[in-house]
Amino acid sequence: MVSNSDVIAYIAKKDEHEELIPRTKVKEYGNTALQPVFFDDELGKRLFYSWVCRALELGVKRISKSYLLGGCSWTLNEIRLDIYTFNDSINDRFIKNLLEETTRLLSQQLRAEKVEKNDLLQILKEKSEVLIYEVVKDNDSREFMIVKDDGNVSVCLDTCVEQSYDEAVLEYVNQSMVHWRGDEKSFLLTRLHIRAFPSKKAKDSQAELEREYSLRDHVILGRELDLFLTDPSVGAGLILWAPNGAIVRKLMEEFEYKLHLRHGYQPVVTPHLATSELFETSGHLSYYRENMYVFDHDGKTHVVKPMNCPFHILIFKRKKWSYKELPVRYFEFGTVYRYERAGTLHGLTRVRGLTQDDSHIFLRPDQIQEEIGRLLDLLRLMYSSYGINNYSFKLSLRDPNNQSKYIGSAELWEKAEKALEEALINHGIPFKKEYGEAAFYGPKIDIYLKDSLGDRKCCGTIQLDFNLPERFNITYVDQDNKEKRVVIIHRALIGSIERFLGILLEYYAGRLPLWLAPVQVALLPVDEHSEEQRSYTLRMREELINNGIRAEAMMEGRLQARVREARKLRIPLIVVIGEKELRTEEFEAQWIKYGVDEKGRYKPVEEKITVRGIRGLVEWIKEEVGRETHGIIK
RNA sequence: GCCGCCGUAGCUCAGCGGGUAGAGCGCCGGCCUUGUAAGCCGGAGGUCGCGGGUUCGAAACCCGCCGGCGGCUCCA
Repeated sequence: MVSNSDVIAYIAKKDEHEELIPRTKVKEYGNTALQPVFFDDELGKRLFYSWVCRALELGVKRISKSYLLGGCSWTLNEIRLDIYTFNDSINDRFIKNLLEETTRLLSQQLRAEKVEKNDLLQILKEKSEVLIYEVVKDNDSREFMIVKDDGNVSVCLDTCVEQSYDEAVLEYVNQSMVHWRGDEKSFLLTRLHIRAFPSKKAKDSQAELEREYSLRDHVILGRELDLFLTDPSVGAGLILWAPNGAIVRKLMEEFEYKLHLRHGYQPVVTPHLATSELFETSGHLSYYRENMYVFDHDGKTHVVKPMNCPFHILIFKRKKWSYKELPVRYFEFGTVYRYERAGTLHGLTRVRGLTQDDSHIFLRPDQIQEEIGRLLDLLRLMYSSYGINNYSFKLSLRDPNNQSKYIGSAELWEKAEKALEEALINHGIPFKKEYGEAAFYGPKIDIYLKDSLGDRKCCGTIQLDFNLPERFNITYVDQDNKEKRVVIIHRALIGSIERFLGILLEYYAGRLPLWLAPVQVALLPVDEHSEEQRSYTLRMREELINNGIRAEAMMEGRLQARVREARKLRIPLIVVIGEKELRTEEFEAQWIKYGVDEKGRYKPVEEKITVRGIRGLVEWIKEEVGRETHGIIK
């Protein structure tokens, strides 16, 4: 692919080896095939940002010898420079000087060099860089790359390639405070958020991308499409669903409900409250209390449910089960409430009241592998109906150094962790292992989706649990007539309607597929004053609605203005009804779908479809909806 | 929860070294034979997030609370 993005470095391929080489040393590799690394590539950003971090750190030291470096990191959009300023506050002049100094350093030919860990620690000690000293000390590497300037040193913990830029653009964004090493009890560092580009051109194309992001912001889209709102008198993180949003939710529920019934699940319905006894048995009150809403009534403590599992377990427990009857799969759109700290809330993607597509599967240990396989298949089917294909898997395991966070024996945990890992491997699914990410009752497979800014958000989750079956003492009768312990799989495929819909809106820039659109068809008479056209439009609307299609007649005002309005509301089908259509009963609908241009920017795809009569339109829509949902919704 | 920023009409925002509110869109009314992304004219609409303080006087300054955004942390 041809890119006009800035070149950061080159990759030289020699035999099997790949080596990163600086632009300035290209000549030394005369005959070797060189592959450029662009700023637009993930690797390019990493190399560039990492180098700018070095220059920033050295820039800080040039301005103030008394500030301590606390490290420099980056996201896809910005660099964060952490410094400890003692009691100083950062003023505008410091920032201006820092950016000038750093820009100057970037234009110089700074050298990177290798040092042994012990030598580096010695240098840092001499320079009194006590924070960086700690970081290096705790790092397992034996060698580090450092950049020196004016007797100061900046340590690179990432891939280090020498660079220089005559036209680099640095921009101050804002500042915030962060705790040293993310520890809330620790002291605060000043974090400067800085954006950096190798050239003005790169900066401009970034600005364009950002316009695109704001276009996809699900909070803004929620307002524009009139889907949901919040109100301080209800409380933060509690969503009010307006009719359009309620329709989308209901569609998601209907779709999943039908899909689950087809896949061997049975519906259950459970209350939102329980006495604390239930959640004491489950262990939630010991391990999850800080997230729970707890209140007293009639001298008894009650809780608003933060999870559905204990309820499903009680339903399962109502009778004795034969080994032949397992697995039993209970399914519920369970609305749960969790106290999430105020600063973490955001739109639909992080809320306090959420509805999970929750299921608990009760099975024999020998059925685990197969069931996880079925779940992974179901997950793929479901996501593809939503048009989502880019998701990744994470295996969340317990923190081996902090066992007190979890219930159950180490033996059970090992068994559970191994079972999940094997299921993923057997299914050929790539995944990442992470320690300390498990639920308190068991390890899990988490499914991550990217939001419009590229941040990963956990949606689906498949959790294996040997612990709650013990706490609730649930068993089945095996072939040998002995009672055996069941295993529970907790799972939510889209996770929660709220978060998933938030991500869906960003993914589609608000242009949901036909089957999910709150209004599917806009009917527009050409002449708002023509009685004939008006009454035909209304009749058409009625007939569509009677066929389960969500149609709206837009009658008032100029046609062009109404077309614009229908487009703004992201209505997928726009049908204009004029004299010609009344005469021929042949309709043309403008079908507008989500699409992207070559740069990944939202660009609707338009198609004209022609149908005979109202019947023809009804059939066309039903067919398309059936196609999108794999025949689940017709 | 912690740190920083922010909160003016339904929406987007202007006004803010103190003298008690403005625009565009939307909404309502009227006019125009109106074929695929904004016709024209008029009108209504605001305890300036809430509570307290300073002041002769606060949307503006100070304090507290609520809510939002960006980080930290946490998570579906």
